[in-house]
Amino acid sequence: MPNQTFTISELAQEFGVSTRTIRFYEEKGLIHPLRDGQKRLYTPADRVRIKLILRGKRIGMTLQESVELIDMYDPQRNNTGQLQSLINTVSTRRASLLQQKTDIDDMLAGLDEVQALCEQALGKRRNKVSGAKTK
Amino acid sequence: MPNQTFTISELAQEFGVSTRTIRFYEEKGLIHPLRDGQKRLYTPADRVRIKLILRGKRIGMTLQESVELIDMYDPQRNNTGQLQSLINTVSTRRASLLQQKTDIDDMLAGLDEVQALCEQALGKRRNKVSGAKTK
DNA sequence: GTCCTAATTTACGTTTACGTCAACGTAAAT
DNA sequence: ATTTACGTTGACGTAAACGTAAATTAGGAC
Repeated sequence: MPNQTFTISELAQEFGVSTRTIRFYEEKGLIHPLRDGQKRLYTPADRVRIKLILRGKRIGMTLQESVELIDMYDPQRNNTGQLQSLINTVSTRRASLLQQKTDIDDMLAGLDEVQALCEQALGKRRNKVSGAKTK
Repeated sequence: MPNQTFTISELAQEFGVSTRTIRFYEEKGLIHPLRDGQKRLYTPADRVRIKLILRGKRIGMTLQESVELIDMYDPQRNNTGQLQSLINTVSTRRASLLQQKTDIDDMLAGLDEVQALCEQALGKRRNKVSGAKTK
């Protein structure tokens, strides 16, 4: 396995974000790509970090929160006596995530209702016009 | 039903937001409280809207997105030929929510790992007997 | 009446997360 | 040699979602 690297536009393409976004993450100290001259080179580890950051974004976490969460996996962080603090953080985050799941389930239920109403209304219209496939 | 109403600070208190936040929602046209002179009076319906907006916020929706979703329930919206558009919106939103659930489950699994590491580390400290392995 | 509290409007400030030029370097293709 | 494509660093702009301070007003308690 050759030390694979990625260019900025490869990653931008893959994740559907702008190169500006990726450079911005570097500005904020979220990633630290290598350099080939002045060009940035991203390692698979960088790539994963970006992936995790974007995953956090999708559920409404700030960049800082995402990084905080990602850094929990860093073995170096897990050495000192911050373990209890880390456990508390994990516990809080877990509760928040569970709340989010509940919120999402509630919303999905709501969408079901809306969809039912829509299909009902469409059904009425189709009966007036022509037959169509019924789901 | 005694046309119950709420004051701005009652709702702010209940939802743990500032009164500024609630007025801001009005500025943006998200709610339309009644007035008693110059004081705002919120109906139970207003209260529910705020609740739904905050629920949306918790999972990373913008205020506009929340309102858009909430307004899907409005029967008046469901009359014209925008039904197909609405169905598409619902479908998109549903996919996004399912993605979010996946993201959350992934994160929860990650938290499990971190917690396991923590407990392992704490365990080792409590009984410093068995041959500890340092990497 | 006066003081106090809660509420209001107006308006500028702040943070987050980028977008959008501008001006330039580098390297390959034609 | 020039075009084309990709990359770089500033620097300024922007939208969202409020915070915060100032000045004002209305309603009760005493």
